[in-house]
Amino acid sequence: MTAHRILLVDDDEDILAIIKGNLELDGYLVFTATHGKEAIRIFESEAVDLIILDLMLPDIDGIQVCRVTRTHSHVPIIMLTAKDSVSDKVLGLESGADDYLVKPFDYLELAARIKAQLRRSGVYVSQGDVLDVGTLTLIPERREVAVDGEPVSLTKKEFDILALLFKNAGKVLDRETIKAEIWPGQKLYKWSRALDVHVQRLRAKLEKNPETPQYIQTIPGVGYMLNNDPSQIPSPER
Amino acid sequence: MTAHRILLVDDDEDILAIIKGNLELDGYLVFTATHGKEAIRIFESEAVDLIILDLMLPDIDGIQVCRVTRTHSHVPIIMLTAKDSVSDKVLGLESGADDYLVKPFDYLELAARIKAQLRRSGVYVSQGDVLDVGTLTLIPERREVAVDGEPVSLTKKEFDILALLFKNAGKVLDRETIKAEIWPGQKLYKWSRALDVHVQRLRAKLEKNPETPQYIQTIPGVGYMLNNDPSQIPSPER
DNA sequence: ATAACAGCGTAAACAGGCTGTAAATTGATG
DNA sequence: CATCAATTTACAGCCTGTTTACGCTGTTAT
Repeated sequence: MTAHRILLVDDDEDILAIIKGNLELDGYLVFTATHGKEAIRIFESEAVDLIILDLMLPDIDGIQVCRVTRTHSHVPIIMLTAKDSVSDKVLGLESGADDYLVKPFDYLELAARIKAQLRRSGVYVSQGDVLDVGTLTLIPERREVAVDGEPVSLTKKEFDILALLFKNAGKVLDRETIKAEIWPGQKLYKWSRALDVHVQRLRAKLEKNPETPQYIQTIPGVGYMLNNDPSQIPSPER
Repeated sequence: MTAHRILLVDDDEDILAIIKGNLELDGYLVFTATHGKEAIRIFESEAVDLIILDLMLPDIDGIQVCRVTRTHSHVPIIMLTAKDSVSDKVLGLESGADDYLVKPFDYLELAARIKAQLRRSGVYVSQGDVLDVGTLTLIPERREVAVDGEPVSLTKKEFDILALLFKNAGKVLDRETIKAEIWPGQKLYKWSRALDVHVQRLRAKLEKNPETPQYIQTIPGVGYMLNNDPSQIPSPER
């Protein structure tokens, strides 16, 4: 039962502080941003469960932020609009928002919509699951990983990559797929070796003998696979 | 191991045929439509897993089709747009498409996006599909091959060729088709013997008597075929 | 404010083996 | 026997993944 992660975006620092305080009282983990770019940065670096987004932002339009996030993820988004303008509502919903709220609004109403969206997005049901592969354990909601019961501290990128491999354990994931999932805004160019480096750092932390990987197997010319086969065939290919 | 069902909508019959052929080679079950109404009819009568939708259609706009389907289900939709127009992109994503592709596009790119969408939509969890031909076993998602239960290590090209033959077991594939699938970028000379060499290496690894192939049969003047007929075993012909 | 540090992507060097080509050989066909 | 297609062998290039080091950025500590 760990806290849900909420990204709160509004240009008004006072409102930001008030809502953030209330959300934290309700047990949420809150990230805040006052600018659109800042919001996108946080969205890309933190695994948030829900976004509360003001329509009016200093730099980038809230709708633009909405579109960017929607391109690669289905995180529920609640739009905040300054006035009761129909065009704003329509615009907000069309751009991919799941719900909208007209300012000024009651916090209780926001709290209700948050719960509704979280329940609808299925974050609730994904609670309590622990993934195991051999002596590896991964707890998605806590973003924790343990090998042989010993917790290992991973960076965000490392965890994201490992989690992706975990979710597809036993299946080969090709490089392009992995890169598309881990770097949504195609911040990487095609021939980047960033993925390889991260995998190498992962192996250094997880594998007993990093030179003969037991878990993360490389499939030459294709990609990587997390081996969940008990028979432990060391070289399925090559 | 039931094939995924794809609805392909484009007004250009030639493009339709080409993409359909490629999709079927990849093991998909393809429905095609050239008009919007036709697409909606098929969508309502067939349980499709994914829709590939051209933006420009003779009767109804692709976006309209998109909206209609979206009101009934959450089938992933990949939009095809004629030119790299920003407004088209935005329009496509706003109307509820999950991804878009700008024509002309490489088939490999489309294939990658299809897999990504299917995986994201959760349909791709057909964990248990294992292909068998005689004593040969092929697990696509693990890229593993076993003969008589003994795992055999194949290189990427070898596996790709064998997988293609597997997916079309019992059917003759002519050289040009195989080469088009395995070497998409026209990287090979038309008179290259690379395919023959790879087939030879495959036989060396798979067949008990490589000189009398039991599995990979050559059809002189045409191409190759993976024999799935148990009755036709190495019989001294003539 | 400056320094130290962690996280991350890039660049370059390196090794190994995959892979296509060329050429010789066999086989099929008429 | 002539001819064309397919098989087989050998080999060099280069592609691919690994590894190390470095620079950049943002954050925390001094």
